[in-house]
Amino acid sequence: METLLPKFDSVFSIDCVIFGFDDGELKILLIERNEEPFKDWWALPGYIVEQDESIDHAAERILYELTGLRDIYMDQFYTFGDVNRHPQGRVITVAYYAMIRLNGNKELKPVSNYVSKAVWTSVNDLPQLAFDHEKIFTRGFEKIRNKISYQPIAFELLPEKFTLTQLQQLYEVILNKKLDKRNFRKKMLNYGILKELDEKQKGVSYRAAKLYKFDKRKYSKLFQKELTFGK
Amino acid sequence: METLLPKFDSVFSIDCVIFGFDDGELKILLIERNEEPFKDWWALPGYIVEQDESIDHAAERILYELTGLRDIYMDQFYTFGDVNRHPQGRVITVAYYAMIRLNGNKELKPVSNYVSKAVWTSVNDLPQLAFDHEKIFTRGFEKIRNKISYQPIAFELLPEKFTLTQLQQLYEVILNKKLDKRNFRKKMLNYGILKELDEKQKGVSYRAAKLYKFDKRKYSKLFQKELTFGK
DNA sequence: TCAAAAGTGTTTTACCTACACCCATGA
DNA sequence: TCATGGGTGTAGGTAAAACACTTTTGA
Repeated sequence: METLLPKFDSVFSIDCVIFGFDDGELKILLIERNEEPFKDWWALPGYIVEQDESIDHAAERILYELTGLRDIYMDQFYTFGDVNRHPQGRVITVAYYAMIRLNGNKELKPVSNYVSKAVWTSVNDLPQLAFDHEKIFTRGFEKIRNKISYQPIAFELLPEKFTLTQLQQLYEVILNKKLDKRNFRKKMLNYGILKELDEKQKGVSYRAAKLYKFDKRKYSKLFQKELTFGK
Repeated sequence: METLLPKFDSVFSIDCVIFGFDDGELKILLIERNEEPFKDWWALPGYIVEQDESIDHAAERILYELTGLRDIYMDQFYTFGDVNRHPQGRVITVAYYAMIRLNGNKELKPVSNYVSKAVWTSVNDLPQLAFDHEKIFTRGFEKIRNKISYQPIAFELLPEKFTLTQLQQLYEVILNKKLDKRNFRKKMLNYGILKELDEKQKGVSYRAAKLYKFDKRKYSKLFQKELTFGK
């Protein structure tokens, strides 16, 4: 390698579309920006990547700093690079998504003061977003809708113990259509990745439903097979 | 927006994994670099994006300059951002893929002199590549292998008129397994996206096969439906 | 006892898989 | 006439889709 070559310096960012499920609603994480540009606007959690960190690592760090959420595994889904997407110049952004379990602990505590707060917002009720974040959200939503059609990833959004009806509702919210109860149950149970528990739902004023757990071991066994075409 | 904010400047690149099918072999486009770093190495066609062009446009331009191929529609599939992937600093790269029809005109004429030549190389016989291009190629290959399993995109690689056997061979090469002839034909014809022609193969020393054309109209009709889960 | 959701089966249809032989053609 | 690939059908299994009523429970 030559030593005479110029050194390149780069500015690019990460944005995160983090899905959660609560109250029968699909939500995403939004932050209120406390910095120009777009100060006081709502936005997806996102920030500039450091020069010496991998983008996957940056995604985790940034999400933590902006929301207090730690150790969230995210997948990259698209890179947005319109010329004018950022008012300060050419800043492309690599978008990540994740689906997480709210687990009751919904209080979000931003560590950094780039943001004034972080909140869960229903995907049906999003405010206007900074930059091209609406476009990023839309594409992220498409991504999980598509993915859930061939991989049962919905468990990541549910509490550890859940009823089949809750699981079905989640599918219905993501796919935006009604599913048949009997067929849905048959299919899900057939996958063999649900463990039926001895427990039942509590605190409901109607017949309590059985609780289920997601069986990670069987899930990985099932989905390490490649998708196949034909024989 | 503030005017006091610093202006960002950015360096990032595009790399292309361009698939072609010829001689029963799946090939990709490689260039020989004529510039440091990695001068005289083989690499995927790729270059630095200009400050004032969208990344999609950059992909097309770069491919044209490096190979002479024009108007190739490409899809982004992943962004590679390891800290040390580029010797001159932090340069992330957005990777694109495309599948194209060789159509006999295999002569590639690079426009730019960043490259000394461009050639089609069998995916089974790749030389060592510059940067992290092997990783990029591998992921691109996975991408089309995966995609072909649920969308019949293989036509893009074949000549306009093709035999079912050619189509099957292509699937076999991409999926890296043998398929059953009867089942393959049944399935393909069932899709209803092939138009049977009145022509037959010529110049073979055995029974000539019927030629087919890909029916774009029916294809779009078929695949504008979303992938669905359940009812 | 009523309201609300839980839970449950069958039939039809479509598609996948496995599998082997005769046919047409040019050399 | 022979070598080479072209072309074809059937049976069995699995999964998807359509469809409606009874059961349990707490209020």
